[in-house]
Amino acid sequence: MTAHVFDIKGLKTSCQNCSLAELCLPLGLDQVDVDRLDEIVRRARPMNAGDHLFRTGDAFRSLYAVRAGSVKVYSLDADGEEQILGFHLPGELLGMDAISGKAHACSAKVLETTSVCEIPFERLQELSLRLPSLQSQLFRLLSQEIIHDEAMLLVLGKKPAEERLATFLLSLSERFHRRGFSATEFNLSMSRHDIGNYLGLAVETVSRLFRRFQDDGLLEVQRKHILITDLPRLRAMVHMCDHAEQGTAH
Amino acid sequence: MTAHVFDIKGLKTSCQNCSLAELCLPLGLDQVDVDRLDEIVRRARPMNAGDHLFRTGDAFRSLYAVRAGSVKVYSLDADGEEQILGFHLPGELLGMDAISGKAHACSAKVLETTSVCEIPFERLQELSLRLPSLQSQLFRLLSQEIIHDEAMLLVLGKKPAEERLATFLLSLSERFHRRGFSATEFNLSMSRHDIGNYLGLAVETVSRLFRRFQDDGLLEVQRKHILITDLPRLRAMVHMCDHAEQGTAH
DNA sequence: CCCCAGCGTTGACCTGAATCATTTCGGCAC
DNA sequence: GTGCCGAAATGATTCAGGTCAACGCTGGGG
Repeated sequence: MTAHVFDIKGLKTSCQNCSLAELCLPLGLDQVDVDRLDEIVRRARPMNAGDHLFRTGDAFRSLYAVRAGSVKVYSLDADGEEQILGFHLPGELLGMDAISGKAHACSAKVLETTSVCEIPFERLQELSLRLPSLQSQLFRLLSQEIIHDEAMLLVLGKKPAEERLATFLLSLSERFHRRGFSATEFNLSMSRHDIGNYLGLAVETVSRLFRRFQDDGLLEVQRKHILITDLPRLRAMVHMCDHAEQGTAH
Repeated sequence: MTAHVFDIKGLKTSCQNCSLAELCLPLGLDQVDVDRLDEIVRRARPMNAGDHLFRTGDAFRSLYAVRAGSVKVYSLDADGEEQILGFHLPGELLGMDAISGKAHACSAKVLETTSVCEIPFERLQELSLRLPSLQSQLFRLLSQEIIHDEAMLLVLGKKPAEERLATFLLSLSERFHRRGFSATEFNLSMSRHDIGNYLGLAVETVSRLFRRFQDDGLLEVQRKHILITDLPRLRAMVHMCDHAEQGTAH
């Protein structure tokens, strides 16, 4: 009986049985390889809203994968101004920007009750020397992070406020959808302030845009709860050729 | 005699003897490993201003390293609007954002007479399975690209025009310096239009800022020629804790 | 149950940078 | 030299979005 329970627990906490495997590191690995990966992954107890996964200056040791919940990653400039670099949903990897240094250059703060897997980078690197498909997947994930950031550069560099918020909402929509949730109804785990910060807009502007979108019949907004009522039109607002927001993204 | 000439040519075109090795892929590799890398690197004849290294949609096969000259990387959004993602100087790698896909999502255009090394990615990946230090260096370079883009997100998201241009000039200054050129005197290989596009500003604003900087005694500008006359003050304008613009950057 | 703090909303106003319209410059062909 | 063309500079005007200042929820603690 007890043994049985242990088995179930064992199953629950392996990459093998993780519903996020297709979005996360294990993508493209075969059974055996996933088992090897499994051996080095550490699964931590859930964290509470406001907890930090790591902070600027902390020694870099591991990458992290979100299992449930959400995480915001931000850096602080000289004046202590915060710039949010991304929001991470389940199945997304974070910490990759620290690989080239000894310490984290950003901080990662949990937005709600969240559990993450910790993947010691040294060991991951060793392992990926022996598992070509793992190495390959790592390269892909790093590259996707670059793609995401580049898409964001376009948004911040050229797009007006309206399109920024639309892009943001669509990104969330797609990502929720890919995780098996509704593409049209979800809760924002971040504050208006965070959204504004991320999109390079003032909080007030974000507020006004939510109202406008609602008035235009695109959304129904109730605080953190979002219902997209006209997805096609929201897409049309962004109409960019949709060079897909794929995996690791924010 | 002829043989001798061939020898010299051979030496000139190896990573081994490339003055950029310390900025480029070979960093951290020992002699033997560099030789292996050397075998897969293809050195192309110089290209002319305006030529494309690759375009959006081209099949992804290789990464490229700039040997001499400069390259601008840009993407086009739905409306055909160009967004410049970076400028690459000698020793910098480009094309890394295409790793996760089959095709390039951006285009790379040469700004002046430029020569590049082409590194077939398939072979690089195979090789890096056998050479831990190469794998490691690749991870580092990808990570640095992410760091660069994140730094740019801060600039575009929060900084006023003045600070954007200052940041840009300082980045160039540092990068030229690291390559053994003057940190205070250099030529811009890109147009005002490109600078504005990259920094999310109108051309006119860039023009006015150059004038203002000159009037303030920070610079002497003469078309493409820049002489920084007060580097400390330029740095002060940016004063961010300088979480260094390291390697691959733009 | 009520109070308070923090988030969110709303409105009035201001400003930095975009846009528009010329003009000037510098390189190049003839 | 002269004329031409694209890049750059400059000035006038406009406007998107920021800032400032109240105000209104709402949810947690006493």
